[in-house]
Amino acid sequence: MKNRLKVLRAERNWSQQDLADRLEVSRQSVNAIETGRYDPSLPLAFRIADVFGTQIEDIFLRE
Amino acid sequence: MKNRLKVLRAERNWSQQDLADRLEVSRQSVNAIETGRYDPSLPLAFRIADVFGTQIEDIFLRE
DNA sequence: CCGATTTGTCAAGCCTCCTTTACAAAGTGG
DNA sequence: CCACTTTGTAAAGGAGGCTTGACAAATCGG
Repeated sequence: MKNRLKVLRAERNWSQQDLADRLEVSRQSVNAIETGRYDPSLPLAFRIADVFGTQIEDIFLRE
Repeated sequence: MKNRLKVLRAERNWSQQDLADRLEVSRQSVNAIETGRYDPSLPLAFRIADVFGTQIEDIFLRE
């Protein structure tokens, strides 16, 4: 499952740590999701969508 | 995390087994999600949205 | 009322998500 | 060039998602 985290983060000039802080997860989790090592849980996917002010479907892509 | 699975299933007159077959998961998984024992993984949430022809946000509700 | 279907739940086991600690490589700014 | 920040990755452990098999309670249709 691909995602647009890196781009969304870059648009805001946030480090992985910045995003992790906003999501209240570890930096390693952000990195793992961003590099595709695993998908977030559904609750975390909702928090990610919230942080970027968009929908889950606009960040995570079926495929 | 609440969800509208039971209603969506009722609208289509599907049993939990019918839905499980369409999602390619066990009936117990459908039941556990429906009764709120746990949330689906993100990939499964996408499949659920696909089966009902809607968005994840229209099925699963924050809180 | 009876048989069949549907739903709820439990247990054991495996795999995924997320954590902390830790280290190295790569990039950034004086 | 040198310190500092950022990113990638690893290992070990706890919590959660999903499986199969099983059983009982509830509901449905004749």
